[in-house]
Amino acid sequence: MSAMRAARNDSRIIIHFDYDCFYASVFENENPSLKALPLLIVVTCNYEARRRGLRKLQLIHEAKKIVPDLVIVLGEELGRFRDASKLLYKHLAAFTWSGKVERLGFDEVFMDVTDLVTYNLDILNHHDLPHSFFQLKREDPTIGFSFDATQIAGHSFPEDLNDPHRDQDALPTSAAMPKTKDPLLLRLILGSHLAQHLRWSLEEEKGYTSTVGISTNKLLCKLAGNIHKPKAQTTLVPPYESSTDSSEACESNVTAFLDSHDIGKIPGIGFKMSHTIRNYVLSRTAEFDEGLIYGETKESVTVRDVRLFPGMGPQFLESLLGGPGTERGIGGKAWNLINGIDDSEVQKAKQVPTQISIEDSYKSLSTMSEVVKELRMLASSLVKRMHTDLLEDDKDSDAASAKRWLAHPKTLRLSTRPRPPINADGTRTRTFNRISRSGPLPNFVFTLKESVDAVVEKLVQVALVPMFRRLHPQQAGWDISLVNIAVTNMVEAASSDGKHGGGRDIGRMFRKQDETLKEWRVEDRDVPPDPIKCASNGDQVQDSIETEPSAGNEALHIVLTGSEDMIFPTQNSVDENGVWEEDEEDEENREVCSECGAVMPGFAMAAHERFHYLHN
DNA sequence: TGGGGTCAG
DNA sequence: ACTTCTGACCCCA
Repeated sequence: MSAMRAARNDSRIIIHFDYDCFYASVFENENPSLKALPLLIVVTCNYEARRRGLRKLQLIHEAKKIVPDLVIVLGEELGRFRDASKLLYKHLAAFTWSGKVERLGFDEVFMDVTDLVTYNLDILNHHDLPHSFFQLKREDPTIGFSFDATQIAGHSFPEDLNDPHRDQDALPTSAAMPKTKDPLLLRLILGSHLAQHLRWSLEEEKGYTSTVGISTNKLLCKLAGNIHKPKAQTTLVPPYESSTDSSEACESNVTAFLDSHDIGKIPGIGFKMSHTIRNYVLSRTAEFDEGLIYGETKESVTVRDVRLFPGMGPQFLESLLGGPGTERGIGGKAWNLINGIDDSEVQKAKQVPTQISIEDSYKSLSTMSEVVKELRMLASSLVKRMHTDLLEDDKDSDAASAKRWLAHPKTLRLSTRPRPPINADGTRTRTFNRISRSGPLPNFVFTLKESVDAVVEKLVQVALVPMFRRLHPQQAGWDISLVNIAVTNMVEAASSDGKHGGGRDIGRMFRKQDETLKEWRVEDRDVPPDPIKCASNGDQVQDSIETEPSAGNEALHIVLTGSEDMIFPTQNSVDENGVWEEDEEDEENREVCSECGAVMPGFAMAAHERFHYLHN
């Protein structure tokens, strides 16, 4: 029987933070006088509200002013929340030694504090636990805080110290008890005091209160934090394992805690999986088709119901949830979650996101001019987001305002959500989901010499519109309810500690980028050395791009010429009426440089754009 | 790598 | 009605 269950690993101490009403707190911190007022922020709004000029994330106070006369519109200010989120995240990250700090959305953070706890456990004076000192810095024993190591800070689960689940003998009772029975309890006690210190610090220094959970993995500490909601913390205390000792059977607190949860409340078991499991346990598949789904679920299925259901186990869950397209080993993973087992690591702080995307939804987009207009808006937001998120001050450079890219996304993706094409015979329409096309991100988006608008316009014309055409080859007839554009496949640039001549050092840029940006290399050795046709205004610039010095091949040099003054071509674009201006001669493998209007074979475009990038 | 899916806040 | 917008990860071909 016990062979079925995967072993629990409780060697870590994890803290989960959830900032209390984060969005409202951001406003309060920007304007402290709001703290005295009841504050409500509308997070979303329907199309009618939008039609009347309302936007999401508006203060209700302002929204009220708007509705009567439809005047004020609050801008797209997701940025302030993102900024606040990053600020708090960095504040917390500064406390860690391992760097294991992971943000989940704007208002949640996981921290793995195992190393701090272990260190402080080692230096603990077991003869005077009530007067302990938590050392925050390994190198400086004076930085830290005093605490009572015989007590959990804040709430615990189970709350009641006389709870039968609580192993009283495990309590570290000061000098009388030389050794604690359960080392996990002491580790959690240390974790709870560290968590409390971090909460205080967050409130004192940043003005944000938070709700926190402390346990041994991400799943448990996230759920434990929910027990006491605003401005509080909860530690899930041992025993974490059930004991079947002859003397006294004792149920695991983990099991007792998890069992009461609805199966869909377990992080990692989402909408689809919880419905599949629920349907099975309730054996009421039919009624869900009758339309009861969308109301509150009639009968809740708890973790306990699932865990104890006859035949339930990892193998069964695999057969229930598994299948083509599903995550491999999903059964075992789900079973682990149900048993409070979650070995997923707290990710280390990431310097750059793996993706940046912008999207908006619409009642209906059915003409090219509408689409192009929206693509412009979205692309503009995207480019600005790239600037704020991927650009940092270049400390290597003398220029005061010099910037450098932290990462170069390689791929551009356009997604849409087509409205179900109305079927002729029945009302039957298939599900709402997105379709997408992606391709290389043109390098000119990294230009800093041109205005954002100019870059955006080029991006729309040379990349986004053609992509849209691939996505919706029909000339008309489509009806789009959502458009998303994203940059992905980030390639991080080398860190700036190289401390050389700065970004002006072309050679260094080449070396650095050659390591990562393989697609920028001229790879095709059969590239004809004949000069690329390129419109020119006379002052020609030359540059060479060398390939990797590989396998006895001499470096390939291509001479490129170009001009910055050319207007990019309008072919393959869309006119004011949204009508395609087809250049139906369209040679498949010829491309037009958006920078200078040069026409050249597709394979040469990457090198050509690189040329512009370096010389802009 | 491109296209699609699930999950989460 | 499973919303909105964003991001991370996983699967398959």
